[in-house]
Amino acid sequence: MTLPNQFYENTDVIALAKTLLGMTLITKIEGAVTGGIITETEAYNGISDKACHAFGGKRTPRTETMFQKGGIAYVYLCYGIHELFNVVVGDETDAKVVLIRAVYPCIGVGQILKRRKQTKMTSSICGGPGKMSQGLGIDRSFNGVSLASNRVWIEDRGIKVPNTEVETSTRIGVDYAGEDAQLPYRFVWTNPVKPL
DNA sequence: TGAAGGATGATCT
DNA sequence: GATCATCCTTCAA
Repeated sequence: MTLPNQFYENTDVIALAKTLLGMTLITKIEGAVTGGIITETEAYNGISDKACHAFGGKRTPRTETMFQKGGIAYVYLCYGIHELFNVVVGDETDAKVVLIRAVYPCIGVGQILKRRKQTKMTSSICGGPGKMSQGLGIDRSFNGVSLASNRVWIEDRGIKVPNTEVETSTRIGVDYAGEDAQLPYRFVWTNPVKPL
């Protein structure tokens, strides 16, 4: 089932990031449906988190998307090249988001491979934020799009992720965030990768 | 109006 | 493992 809006209104972004592991992220672009099981997430804990773009309550044209009610997508460009896909959660004051870092392709795999210009399934086909977005066809036009729309949404397909298979670690590439860079806000599903 | 830097990935050694 | 590609956002004049 598609996750209800209510799901994203939870203000515990840490628990939410962990819960999203095993869920299925799906996009539909020009009729082509692609999706994958979420295997890696990071929590960005809003205005009190130095690693978050909205740290300190900073509102800019870019971060404005985060200052909305949970249940929409926040997509932005990193290093001028890569589109990173986030899920806005909580309410319109806290700017909390969950970064989806990796998925395991399971819907429209052929289309995903085509977008990634690959011919065979590998463990790294969507094994990073930029690659994941490219594989699912996500770009900045998805910024601010509701996850209750028919362009992008997340489904709970009943996949269970045991706690013993979840690895917690520090976030990637946020050294500039000082102490907050040490926070255990990254969640990885360590389930062995099975080639399709 | 300009300059610096970044939540990465591909490629080469 | 090291390097570079590449461009938007942000902040300072």
